[in-house]
Amino acid sequence: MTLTSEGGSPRRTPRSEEPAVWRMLQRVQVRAARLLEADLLTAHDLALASYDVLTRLAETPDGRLRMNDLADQALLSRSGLTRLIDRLQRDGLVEREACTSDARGLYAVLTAAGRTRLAEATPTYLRSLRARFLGVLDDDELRQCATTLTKLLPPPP
Amino acid sequence: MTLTSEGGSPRRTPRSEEPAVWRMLQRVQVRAARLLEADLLTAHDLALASYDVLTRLAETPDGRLRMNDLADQALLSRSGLTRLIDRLQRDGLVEREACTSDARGLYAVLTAAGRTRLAEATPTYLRSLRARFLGVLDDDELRQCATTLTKLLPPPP
DNA sequence: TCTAAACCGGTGCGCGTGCATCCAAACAGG
DNA sequence: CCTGTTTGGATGCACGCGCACCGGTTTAGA
Repeated sequence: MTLTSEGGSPRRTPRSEEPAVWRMLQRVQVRAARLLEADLLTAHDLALASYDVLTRLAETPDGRLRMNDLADQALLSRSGLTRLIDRLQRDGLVEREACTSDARGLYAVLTAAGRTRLAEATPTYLRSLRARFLGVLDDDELRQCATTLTKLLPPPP
Repeated sequence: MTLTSEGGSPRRTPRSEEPAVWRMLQRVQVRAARLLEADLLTAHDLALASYDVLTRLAETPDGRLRMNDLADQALLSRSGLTRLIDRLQRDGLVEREACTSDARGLYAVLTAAGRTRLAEATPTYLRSLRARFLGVLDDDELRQCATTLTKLLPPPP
C-alpha cells in the first residue's frame, strides 16, 4: 500500500469530513442498537443478538446453519456464538444437531418455539426500526444509503 | 404515535430495504471499529474508546470536560466512563480535578502525556480510517453520507 | 499410507460494560 | 432554615464477549 495515487478506488489524501462521518456512524449505530434491543427486551425478552441469530436461521430453507457460518453472519467470535447458542438452546429456541457429512460440524437448528418467538418479535423489530431510526429517511435517501453502505461493506477484499 | 400518515417526517409504512440497511450499517460499523481498534492497539496500545475520550478532551479549549458530559459524548454509561478514566489516569494520560463551582463535579483533564499520546496516535487513526473504511467513497458520496447520517442522528428529539 | 497441518466447536479466563445502589452535594418548597 | 428531591460520580455485581488453548476430525503432502 503506497502513498501515491496509483489508480484504484481507495483514496489516499485526508479529507476533513472523515472523522465526523465515522463519529456519526458510530453514534447512529450504537443508539439504534440500544433502542432496538430495549424494545425487543421489554416486549419479547429477546436480546438483539438473539433476534439476529434466529433471523439468520429462519432465512435458511431448512432453518439450520453451521455454527461457523452463523458466527460470521452474527458478527460474533466462535466462542461467543457457542455461548449464545447455549442460551437459546436452554430457552428451547434452537437445538444443536450433528452434521452427518463432517463429524466435527454442528448445526444450529431453529425449533418450532424459536420460529414462533421470532414471528412474535418481528413486528416489534420492524416497527422499532422504522419508528426510531430509519423512518426519517425518504425512499430515495434509503436507497442511496443502501448503495453507499454496500460500497463500504468488505472494503477491499 | 399513530399509524396514520399525519404529515411529519417519520414514515409509517414498512419498506423492505430497511432491515437490509440496518444490517449493513451494523456490519460496517462493527467491522470498522474492530479494524481501527486493532490498528490503534498494535501501534499505540490505545483502545478506541480511550482514543475517543482523549480526542474529546483535546477539542476543548482547556482540555477538560465534566465526567457527565464526557460520558454522553463517548457513548458510555457514567459508570463505564468512571472505569475508563480510572485506566487513563493510571496510565497518566488524564487526571481528575475538582470542580470549584460544584463540589460534586469532577473534571477529566488531559495531561501533557495524554496530549503527546494523542498526537502520536492521530495519524494512525486517520490513515486507518481512510485506508480500511472511508477511502472507497468519493467526495460526493462522503458528503452525501454525512448529510444522511445527520438526519439519522437524534431521530425525533 | 502415514504424518503434519488446518479446521470445527467448546472451555478457562480476563476484560469492559451496564444496572442497581450508594454517598455526598446541590437545589426547591415550605 | 430545614427537609425532601434531584444530581454527579463511584462501587458491587453479573453478564456477554474475545483470546488463547484444547480435543477430535478432516485434509494435504511425502
